[in-house]
Amino acid sequence: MRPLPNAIRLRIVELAQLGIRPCDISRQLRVSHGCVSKILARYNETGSILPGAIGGSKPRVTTPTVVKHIRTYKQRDPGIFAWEIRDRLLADGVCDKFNLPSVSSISRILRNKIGNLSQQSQYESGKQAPHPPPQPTLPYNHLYSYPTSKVPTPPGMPTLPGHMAMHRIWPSSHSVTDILGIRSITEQQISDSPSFSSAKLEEWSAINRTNFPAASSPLVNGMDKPHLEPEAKYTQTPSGLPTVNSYVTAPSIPPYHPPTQVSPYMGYSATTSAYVTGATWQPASGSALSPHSCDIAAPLAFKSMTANRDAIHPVAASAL
DNA sequence: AACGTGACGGTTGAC
DNA sequence: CCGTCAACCGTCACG
Repeated sequence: MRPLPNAIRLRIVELAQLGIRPCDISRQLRVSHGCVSKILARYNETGSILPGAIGGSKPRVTTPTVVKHIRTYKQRDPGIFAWEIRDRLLADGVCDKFNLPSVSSISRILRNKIGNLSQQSQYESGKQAPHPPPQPTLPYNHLYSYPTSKVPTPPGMPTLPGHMAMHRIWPSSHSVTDILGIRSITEQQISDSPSFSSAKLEEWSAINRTNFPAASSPLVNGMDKPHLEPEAKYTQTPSGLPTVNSYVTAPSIPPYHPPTQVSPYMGYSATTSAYVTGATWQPASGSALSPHSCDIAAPLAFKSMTANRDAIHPVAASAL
């Protein structure tokens, strides 16, 4: 089971916001009502229409940096308890509460990786400063910090109001694949209102391919580069951070973008919000997107708002 | 009939 | 390269 294409997810939310009953959405889009329910519930809770990250294992919190710090602590105070190390990791900013190893993990590190520390100092020789600057480890578990109710606000990410919740999302790679593989969406039979789904998604796709090698070519909808999809999956830097900065350059940083945020979330958050907010839907080339493009974006970006509900939406017309 | 929810089997990707 | 594991997915069935 692969996640539904984002276009369909978007339409589910969109139709729901237009007052269409979930059962009707289910029938129209040929998606089980359970799925509609789940997507809507998730959207209401998180503001995100995007699927979660599938696959992979939880990134380890006991990174080499953490191990190094633990070793340092142990060397400086051989009698230190694991829980004290844990506190120090937190206090020194080596870890935050989201990637702080458990006491048992620290104990295991002490036992397995560090062992008898009193004789083991070669690791700290030479250039290794006795007091390495507290270099916060990167939020390794960012992939798992997307906004389900299970996971609190990610590190460095303030709790966001509802309409900002999108910024907490780090979607799955396959989501990116879905997004970038918009081709598959446009090939699907969901485009009974092509003025919305295909056009906007193609636009979105094009925008988000901006920095791809062939992006400067008149790439309209990505149809000419279907083979781009494998590479379109986000890649990860050695630090585990996705290299999504290419997305950030989309001419669509939301106006409410937290200005000081520098986190892996932001890279995608721009994209994410672009996906659901009006900003990105603005035709980059000035060409005609469907005139209602912002009607959708607004209620999606500000899900609590019910404005513009009186504006008859072409999708609604096609949906009914 | 509509809808929320948990079980289930499938898919995915890091390790 | 392959298996394991743990995450999510959508569907289904039940209440």
